[in-house]
Amino acid sequence: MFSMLFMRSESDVTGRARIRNAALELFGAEGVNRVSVRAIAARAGVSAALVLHHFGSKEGLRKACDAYVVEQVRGGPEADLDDVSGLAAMLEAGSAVRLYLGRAFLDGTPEAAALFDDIVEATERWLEDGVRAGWVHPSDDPRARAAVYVTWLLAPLTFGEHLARVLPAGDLPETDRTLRSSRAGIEIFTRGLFADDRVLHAWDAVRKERGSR
Amino acid sequence: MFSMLFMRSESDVTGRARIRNAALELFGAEGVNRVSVRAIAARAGVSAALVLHHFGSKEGLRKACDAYVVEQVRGGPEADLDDVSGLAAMLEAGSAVRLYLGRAFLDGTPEAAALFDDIVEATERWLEDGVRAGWVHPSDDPRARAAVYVTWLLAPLTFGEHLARVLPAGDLPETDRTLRSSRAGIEIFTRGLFADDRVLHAWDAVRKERGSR
DNA sequence: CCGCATGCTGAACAGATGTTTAGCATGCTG
DNA sequence: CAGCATGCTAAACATCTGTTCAGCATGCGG
Repeated sequence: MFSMLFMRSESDVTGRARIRNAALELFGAEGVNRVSVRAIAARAGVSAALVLHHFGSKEGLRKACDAYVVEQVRGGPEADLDDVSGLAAMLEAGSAVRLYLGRAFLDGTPEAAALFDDIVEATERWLEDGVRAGWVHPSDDPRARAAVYVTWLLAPLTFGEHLARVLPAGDLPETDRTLRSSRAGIEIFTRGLFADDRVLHAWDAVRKERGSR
Repeated sequence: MFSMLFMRSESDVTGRARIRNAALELFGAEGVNRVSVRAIAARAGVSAALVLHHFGSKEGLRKACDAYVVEQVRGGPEADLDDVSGLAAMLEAGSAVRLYLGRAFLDGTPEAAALFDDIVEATERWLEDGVRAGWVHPSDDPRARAAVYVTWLLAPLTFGEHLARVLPAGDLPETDRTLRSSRAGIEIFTRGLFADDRVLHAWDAVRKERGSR
């Protein structure tokens, strides 16, 4: 009775959003199937039944998280397409959203798949513009390059745990850690990695051998 | 003595290994926690109890899979360090092993983490050699570059599902699909992506702004 | 032949999980 | 005030989970 009033006044957010945020954090950190409805409820400071009361089922909660995250990513500065727009917004989003998105791509939810496709599409156009404007090198396979590029932007997101371990940043905040690896990535994008065509030729040799048998 | 060894290897084909292979496929395809012991047993054509009889627990099974996969990846042509060695072996390994490895890196198992660290270490040395030999560009942050490079090699592995959807390969076998995206990656590594330093400078601007506040 | 290890099974168990149900308190509306 | 919707809960439920247990068949060594 009085405890209810107290809890309510303690939270300046509605119950629904509190639950969704708790789910977002836990899903992103642990993965959807490793998190129980009761754990989410406990983190949100409510009962497990209320979670289901609001979202119908755990699957409903997951879809709500998906929708929220996709909205966060898509709802960014849409006109700002001369930058990576969507992805940039994503990387600017909160850590919880970022982690959740990384998991979502791996869990293969339909919403995440659609988002991935859209990002690839936008990236391909963005790279095309760059090629026309002269600040992006042309490619032998623009579509594949765009797709690979997107997976590479996503990679530090899903392998963040390993990057953090391999690139100790002391007590620097997480953003600085991200900056270090992103800087290394941009360096590769700008200068290239291999100084000659040796590896490219080696690849062609493999392709030829495979094609012949 | 001999008979025991013989029988063991024979039973490896029939029993233990059949279970391990079934677990490997299911773990790789679905993720460890989404797969039940009973599902593994069903796929291997045995009872659930036998799975536990052989591996003690589900965790024991997972560790056996980890050990097997790590052995597969590490056991490649070790002397052949002038190539990407470990990673090359991994990419040559069977599809099930590859998928499992991708999951393992995400599930954060200690074995996978150690393997990741080793791969980064070997890659950094390999890139150093390349720089000395002149066929790799020097870097401002060799360690970060090696780490990012490894995550990029791993990315198509974990995002394979999305790549397949975005890069339809008709009825071509999976290896050809892999070849298409790897070719695009090597192209970036060889020619670079950005034709000028614009993005690199933009990054430095961001860093500066962040550092100032 | 006996004994016994080995590979294997069905049945059962304890715990966790998602979900449902019945109901309480509050606050708004007629 | 009565009535009703809302936000919320505890408890029970059914199912699924990993795991254990008692026992069956087979084959080998004594």
